Amino acid sequence: MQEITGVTTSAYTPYGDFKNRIGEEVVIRGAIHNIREMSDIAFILIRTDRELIQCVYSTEFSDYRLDENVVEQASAKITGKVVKSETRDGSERYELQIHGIEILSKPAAVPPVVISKKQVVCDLSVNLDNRPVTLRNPKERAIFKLQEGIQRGFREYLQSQNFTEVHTPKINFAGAEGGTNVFKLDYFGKTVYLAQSPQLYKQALVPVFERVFEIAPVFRAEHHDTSRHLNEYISMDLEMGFIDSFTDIMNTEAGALKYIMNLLKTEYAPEVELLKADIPEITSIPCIRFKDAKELCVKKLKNITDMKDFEPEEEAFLGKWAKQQFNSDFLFVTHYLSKKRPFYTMDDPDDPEVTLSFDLLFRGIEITSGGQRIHDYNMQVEKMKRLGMNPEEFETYLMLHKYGAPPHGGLGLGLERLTMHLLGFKNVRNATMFPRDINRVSP
RNA sequence: GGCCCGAUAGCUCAGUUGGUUAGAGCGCCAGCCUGUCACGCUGGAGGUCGACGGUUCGAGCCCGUUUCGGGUCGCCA
Repeated sequence: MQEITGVTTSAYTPYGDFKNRIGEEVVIRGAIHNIREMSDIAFILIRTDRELIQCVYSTEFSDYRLDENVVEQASAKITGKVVKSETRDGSERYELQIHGIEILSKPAAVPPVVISKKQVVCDLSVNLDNRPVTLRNPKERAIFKLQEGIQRGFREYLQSQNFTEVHTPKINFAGAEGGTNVFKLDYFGKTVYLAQSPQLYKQALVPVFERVFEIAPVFRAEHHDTSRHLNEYISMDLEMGFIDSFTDIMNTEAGALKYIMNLLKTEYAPEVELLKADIPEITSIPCIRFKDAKELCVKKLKNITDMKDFEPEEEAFLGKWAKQQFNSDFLFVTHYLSKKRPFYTMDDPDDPEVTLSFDLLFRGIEITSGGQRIHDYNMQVEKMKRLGMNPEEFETYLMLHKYGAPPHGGLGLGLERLTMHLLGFKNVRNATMFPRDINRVSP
């Protein structure tokens, strides 16, 4: 009788390991990525989970004969000897002298777009239409490996700071913030909404776990058809209790970003190299009050009309300013006007016109909004009334305040947008595996 | 949703003033090439020029409608 031991055999040999294994017979599994046939040898590039491994076929040392089964995108198991490559430029590389090839599976058709070159060359819409195939391209896949690194860094850092990872419901009776841009759906005859933010729930969990975070999709039914908007995106959210000041939240974010960038530079070095990603160096992040930032913009830029918020042009200017003044890719802008922030935002006791809130600009583009929340029941009810909201509709939400909540605050970070700006893409969809937008729900 | 631009081979694109059989590169197929690394060389297959209608002796090209795609603008992560 067969027994399951919980141990899987790994056939994968990391490339970096090859220099220590010269002369050894190894087995690798992967897809045939590319075949370059010469007169009596052939180079077969095997695509493993994270890299390309050059394998050399020759009638001199290969038992298998190349036939109609050895084609690109076939799955193969290759045995061979690790040898040093003969490279023209003298660079140190290693390859496999193929002894045996076992074809595990063969494709039924040729890929609709060429994925075996350095880059996938096609329109974004064609790329997205063929996502299951185009993602196989090493450069394309590196984007999402790097994105995994961002999530992983966020998670690992917060875990180290005693945050508890939670998952809040995505099907709700009411929109968390009562907004209009929520998706409605039929739920056994009742109308329910897809979560546009975990706000309500992550705050409710502060008196439970003190510090919580969530990495999960959120849904926005906005009719915007732009290169920056998605109707479903991954939000990295955190909420922390017993804060002395909203700067505690900013410090947590700076710590997380430092950790993330360091993780990318070390454990995601192959992807960073492949994508030529410019990973920012973070020592400390400068802060500026909204009012002061606005004054700077008015002084340096023309035609500033909106005094309550920033135009994209102003954000870009502030990004450059932070780089020049502080050599920082990041800039915190604090104390946004009360009327431009959500109802749960804590007003500054020293100046009720502004809030204990912040945005984080990365290279001149906003990537985070956060701040301290109201924890006092009466204060929250009063602010709701002042904003024309009916507190009775928020009964569940207000249970947090009614039965006692510590001073707390948090933030939200869009994963795809951060990936996009880190890699310098012009369209979020480049940094989204399977984007959902106003025109696309497939694949 | 408003405005601007586009749609030609599987992919990326040329196509002159409206005129015979619509081209290139990549991919694919066949052959050649002692080490390629976006290999190279020779040849071949592959097209309802987005769709519908109109003008014309004649439309890939001009006009109208429509579908799809790209850019841009409120709001935002």
